[in-house]
Formats: sequence, C-alpha cells, structure tokens
Amino acid sequence: MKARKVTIVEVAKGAGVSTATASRVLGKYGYVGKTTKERVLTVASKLGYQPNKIARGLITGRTRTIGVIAGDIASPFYAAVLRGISDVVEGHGLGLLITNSDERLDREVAATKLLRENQVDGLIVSPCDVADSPHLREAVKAGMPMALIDRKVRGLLVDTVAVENIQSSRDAVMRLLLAGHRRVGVIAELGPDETRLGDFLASTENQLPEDLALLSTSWQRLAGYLEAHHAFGLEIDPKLILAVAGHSATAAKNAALAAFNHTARPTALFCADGLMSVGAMAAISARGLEIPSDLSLLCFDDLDWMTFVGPGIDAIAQPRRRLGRAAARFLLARIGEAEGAPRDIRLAPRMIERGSLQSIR
Amino acid sequence: MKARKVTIVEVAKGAGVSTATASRVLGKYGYVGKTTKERVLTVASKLGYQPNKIARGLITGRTRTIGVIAGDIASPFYAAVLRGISDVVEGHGLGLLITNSDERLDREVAATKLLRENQVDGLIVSPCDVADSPHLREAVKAGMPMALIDRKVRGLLVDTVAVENIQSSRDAVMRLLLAGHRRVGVIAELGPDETRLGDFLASTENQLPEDLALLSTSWQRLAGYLEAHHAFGLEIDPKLILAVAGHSATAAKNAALAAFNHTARPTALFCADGLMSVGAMAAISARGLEIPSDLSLLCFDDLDWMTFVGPGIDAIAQPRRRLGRAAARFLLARIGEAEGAPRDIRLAPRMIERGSLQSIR
DNA sequence: ATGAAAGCGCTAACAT
DNA sequence: ATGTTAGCGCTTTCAT
Repeated sequence: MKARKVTIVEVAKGAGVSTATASRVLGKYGYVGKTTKERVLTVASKLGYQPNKIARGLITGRTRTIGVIAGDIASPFYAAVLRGISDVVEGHGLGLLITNSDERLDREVAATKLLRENQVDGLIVSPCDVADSPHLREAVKAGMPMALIDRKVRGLLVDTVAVENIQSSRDAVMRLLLAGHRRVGVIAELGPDETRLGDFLASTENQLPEDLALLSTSWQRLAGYLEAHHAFGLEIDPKLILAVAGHSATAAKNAALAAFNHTARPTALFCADGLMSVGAMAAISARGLEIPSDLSLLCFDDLDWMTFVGPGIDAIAQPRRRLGRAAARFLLARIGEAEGAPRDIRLAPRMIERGSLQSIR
Repeated sequence: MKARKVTIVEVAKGAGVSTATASRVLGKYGYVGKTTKERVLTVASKLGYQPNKIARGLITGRTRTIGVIAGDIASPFYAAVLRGISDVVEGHGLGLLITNSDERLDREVAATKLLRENQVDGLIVSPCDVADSPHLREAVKAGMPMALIDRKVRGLLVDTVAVENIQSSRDAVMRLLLAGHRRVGVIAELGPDETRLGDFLASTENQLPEDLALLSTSWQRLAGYLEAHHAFGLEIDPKLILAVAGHSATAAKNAALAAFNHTARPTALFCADGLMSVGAMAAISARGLEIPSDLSLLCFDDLDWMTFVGPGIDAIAQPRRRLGRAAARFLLARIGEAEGAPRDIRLAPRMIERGSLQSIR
C-alpha cells in the first residue's frame, strides 16, 4: 500500500504541455490559453492530482500555515480562543499548527523552535512570561509576524489582543457597591509571594501603577476591585482580599470557607476567575446546593460552568472566540504585508446578570 | 525587517566542510568525525542556524506532522481528546495540524484535502459520517496512515479508538435497577427521524443487531439501557424513552419537564450525554437548585460540568485524554512501519459515584 | 501564451 | 569519514 503521487510533471505530460504551463494553471498564476487550461484541468482531475504544499512552500517561502502556542488547549479558555483563531485561519484556507506550553517557559521556547522550523507564516502566542521573552523577541527580529493573546510582554511591540480586565472588574464591583454592599470579598489567585500583596496594596493606595497592562490577569482584576472601592471612597479591608496561593479550586474553596466562618463575613464575593468561582461554589455547596440569600456572588466565568448553575449568580463571560478571531485577523493582516504600529486591543467581557445584585441586601 | 535565513550551505562553508557533512551533523545521520562534528555545531549555533523542515520534508517525503480532523475543538470533549493526542505527538517531536469539521461532511472533505496537501504523515479523524466516507477510504488507499476516534466508519479498516458505550451504559443502568428502581427514564438525542426509534425497539426486542459498533453514541447508550432491562427481564416502557430530536440542552430540558409532569414519572433518569444531562439539571433546577430526593440521576458527563455540581448525581466520565493518547500512539506505531490488522479498541468510561444510587428509593 | 531551465534547502546515493 | 552529485515537486525568471 504505497502512495502513488501524481506530480505536476505527469499532469503536464498527460496534457502535452510544459510543466511551467501546468503549474500556471494549477497554481493559478499568469496567463494561459483557455483550451490549454481546460485540458490541464481535465488531466489533473483524471489523474487525481493533489498539489504538494511542501514543495510549493520551499520555493515560495510561505507555507500558508499559522503556528499557535497556547497554554493548554484542553482548558475551556484556550479551546474557545483556538476555535476563534481556527475559524478565521481556515476561512482563509490556511492551516493551523498547534502546541501547548502548559505555561512553562521551556516548553514555549521549544514550541517556538518547532514552529519556526516548520516555517509557519506567523505565530499567535499566549506568552507565559510577561517580563521578558528573548525567544519571541528573536523570532520577531527575524521577521516572524506575531500576535499576542491574553497577555503582553514587556518591550515586545507586536499586535496584542487581551481582555479588558481592569475596567470590567471595576464596573462589576461597582455594581455590588451600588447595590449597597459594603463588605465585598475578592477571591483571586495571587501567587505564592505573600509579601507582594502588601506591596501592591500600598503602591495602589493613591494611584494605580502605570504598567498595569503587564500584570497577570488576577492582579488586574484585583486592581479593578481596588479602583471601584477608591471611586466610592471606601477603605480596603485586607481581610476581604482572599489571596489564594495556587491555581486550584480546592485552595479557593478553603479560602472561601475561612471567609464565611469569619465573624465579619462578606455580603458579596467577587471571584476573579473560573477556578476561584468553582472553589467558592464548592464552599457554598459543601452542605448542599443552595446559595445563601445573604450572599451575592459575582464570578468571572472562563470555564463555562455558569451555564449549568441556576440563577443566583451573576457572571462575567470572557469574549474568548472573539479574542482568537481578532488575533488571527491581526496576524493575517500583517502577513498580507500590512504595516503600521502594533495594535493593542482590549476586548470587553460580557456581563451575564441573573438578578442577584439587586435582590440581595 | 526581512528574515535572513541561515542555510546548511553557509554553515558548511563556515566550517570548511561539504554540505553533505554538515547535513550529516545537523540532521543526525551517519558517521562524522568528532572534531568535524564539533566544528559544524559551533558554526551552526554561532550563525543561528535553524533547519528548514519544509526542505527536509520535500526530500524525505515525511513532514513529521500529524493532521487531526475534530468535530469542534472548542467542545470539552474534543479539546480533551486533542490534548491527549497533542501530548503523545509533541512527545515524539512531531507537529499537529488541526481542523474542525463541525460534524459536516463537506468540511471534513475539505479538511482531508488540506491536510493531505500539507503532506501530513498521518491522520486522526473523528468521522462525521459513519455510513460511508469515500474521501477517507481514498486517503487510506493512497497510503495515508489513519486512526479513527470515537466512531467507526463502515468498511474502513483502520485503527479505531472509541468509548465502550454499550457495556458501560448497561452497567450503569443495571446499578439503578439493582438499587430497586423500576421506572428508569433515559434521555438521549435520537435524531430527527421519529420512526427510527420504533424500528430500533422492535429490532432489539429479542437480540441486539450486530452492527452496534456503527451506531452513533446516543443509540449505543440507548442499547445499553435496553440490554440492562432485558437482563432483568423487564418490559420497556416507551414513555420512559425521552427521545430528543436535536442536540440541544433546551430540548432536553423540555423533554425532562414533560416526563416529570407525567403521572407515572420516572424514579431515576439516565442521561445519555453531557447536553442531555445539562437539560435534565436545568429542568430540575427550574424552580431552584435542589435535586428532588425521590429522583436518582445518572449522567454521562462529557462537559465536565459534574465537577461543579454538588453531591446527588452519579456520573460517567469519558476517558477523553486517554482516547486521544491511544489514537495517537496507534497512529505513530503505523507510521513507524508497524504492520498488522487494524485494532479496534473500546475504552471504558469511569464511574463517579456520589451515593445517589444507594440512598434513593 | 507557452517552453526551457534554474533552483528553493535539504538529503541520499555513490564515490573516495 | 568525508566529498560530489543528483534531485525531491514546485515556481519563476528569461526566452520565444
């Protein structure tokens, strides 16, 4: 069972033309006579000719393939982003070469290498190191078109598409405050470094630092939380900031449980991402499925789990597919020789109101 | 900002050796002197040489890339399967070219064409048409190694990895029956053809048809439901078979609501897939979040939503990553020249017991 | 509008 | 162990 490949040469021979002419027809270049064209096409389809994009790529220098470095394609977030990318890229007839970094720099470096060796025409990266990424910088310097998703990298001037985290968190927490809540807890993954939170709170007491765009998602959302309180002229109670060390629902659950047992428990809880939301829910449903009527829940939902839970929780859904589509479109524009300054787009999440904000307290 | 490409020729020139020797070093072939090797390597890294896999692929005829045709990479099922594939494939240093079919034949055909033109070394397909797929047959005939995921195609003799639907459904429903339930409802997406269900029930009254492996997932799970009842010598009550016409949670919800309002309502509900499970839960939580204590719920969970719901529901989780890994391993084995009859593997799902079966009724 | 020929970057035969 | 040469399948000058 060996593959019998039909080449352009054979088609040309069959049609009695030169390989150049056959190539012109099959590759849609230049001028060809109408009859010749038909003859070549007939022979090609009769022989079952299928172009070899590898060979084409070798000479044109373009593979019509886009490389993607995602964190984990199994996560709902990246899966949806990927789908957005895929829709645009497939729509243009290009292929998609996909890798996972698992948010590890070494894997991202390896993926970059693999994709570059495969001569992809462009790269869409969800970078795991926000501070510095020599391998990405190097790729860009070598002329690789690139678009960043979800995060920026310091000093890497390429198109970036991210979620408008700060403003949307601010707006969301504002609603809670407007609804009358005065003890709004926030539960967020704020890294293993325990001193950083104190520093951050101190540094944001009067004004927010300027490089907020470089913060990771959770910190940005915390910043929104702080901004909302500042706007209301409210003091920040550090006890209400439930800093979870790891990215784990269980850890979030424990943090939430501790807060619920506290004497001055929050009347509302703002969950800064999907896993934190799950943890909070797990804490609530530890004794059943019911949400206490004296607790308002506002969750960032990047896990799609809100769909499955009944009313009583307000959610903020990330524009994930749109994120992917925007990044892909930016990249394709670059590949199409578009010039200009790098764009830096922030897409606004969508509020899903289920009425809990108004009804409670 | 133009890409300055470093070729093997330049490296060879720099190291003062022939291109063949440089290639032998850089491509890890044949014998080379130790000093020469070092010299070439030094020059290569100094010049920043990066192999061009396109050129390599043209001559070797292998691209070290696997093509995947998934239904929808944004769905939790495919996302997880894909991750399984990705883990194995990346582990071997190969790339992954990914497409979506959206379960549409025309898109699957187009994807097959795209991937073949890209000269992928193998194809992993989740076929959308179980009856016949000339394009896949053609690809196999042309020598394309292939592995099928989740579904078989009639007459396509290639490695197949699927979920053991019939047996696991049978076992699951058996548990309900053993727990004393006598009115077990099943909610499943059974297509728009309403007469088919009657035919199916009639044909399975005495024995199951032999080509069960070719049935779609839902029908297989219904078959398991029937088998369990047969094993118990129980009559099938058609009223308990909630056939949902489309793949929609809302439709499932309506079917479940209708069943709950029925005078002889089921005491247990077997949900044949994730969306049906969501529909059932939505029906239940229409008036709140609580699961009635006189209803046992047993759900196929391919949406991961069970994670978020508290106790009270038993679930059957599909081995999705394992599915992907197995398919990828099979395919890589074929590519590595492995011969032999096509394997046809059924992976068993995992029961997640939450105690509802024993405690109820 | 068509053909002849060169060559993309690499590897595989065949020499030496 | 290393060099020479041919050529993978295609596109692209440069002729005609």
